[in-house]
Amino acid sequence: MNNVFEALAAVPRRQILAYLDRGEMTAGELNEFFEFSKPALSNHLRILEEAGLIEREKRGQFVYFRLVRERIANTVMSWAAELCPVAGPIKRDGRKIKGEPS
Amino acid sequence: MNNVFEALAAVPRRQILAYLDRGEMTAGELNEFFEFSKPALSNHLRILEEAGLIEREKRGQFVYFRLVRERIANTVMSWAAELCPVAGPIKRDGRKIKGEPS
DNA sequence: TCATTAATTAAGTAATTATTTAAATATTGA
DNA sequence: TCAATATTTAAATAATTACTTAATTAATGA
Repeated sequence: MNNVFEALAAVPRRQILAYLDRGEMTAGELNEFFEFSKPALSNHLRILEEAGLIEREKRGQFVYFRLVRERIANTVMSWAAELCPVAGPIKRDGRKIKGEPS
Repeated sequence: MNNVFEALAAVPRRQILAYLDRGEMTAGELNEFFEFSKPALSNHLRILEEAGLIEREKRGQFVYFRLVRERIANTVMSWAAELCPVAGPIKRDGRKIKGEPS
């Protein structure tokens, strides 16, 4: 719970989740979206994985990452649901949807 | 959006939100729940306020704080909803509900 | 007016987090 | 086997965040 919110606190990590929302991707593919180094990305991925938000699978030379959607539901969603009036449609805060990637 | 997730990344700040879920409270009342100093609390409150998650109202000598629930709905909930399958009841992750306070 | 209480600001420091380059590990295919 | 590619680990440092005590601002009421 705590490391989930810590993991989500960084913009690049929420961007990673948004990219993985499109489907699984290797570290190398993800890396092309970012300016920072591969080790920096590797560290972000580790933090997301330890939070249970993504999982990795090694296939040959590559490591594929993908979202663990239920984890978001079982932590963030249910946390927010406690404090939010459940009634009424959720209005979006601004135009952007799930994060930064176009 | 970004400062919302940053605000939520710290345990004491989520605890503050959980306390304020019971109703508005002064800084002094909130302070009794925590070990750290008043200035530390004051800083957490500022971060939560700047994220739009709480609001303050000065009444006389006291400053009252309260939740801004829609803010959670419009940021955290809607962010999570993008990545979560909306179908099915949300299962809770563990026993605790909205945070740490008993 | 002045002492008291509530809360914030300021200044300094400790602790944590993010990032880099260089080196290491693992897999592939020639 | 060996060179090339993918990724992670290690070590060092930069940047950020959290916390403390002391000082300040603001409101109350004797």
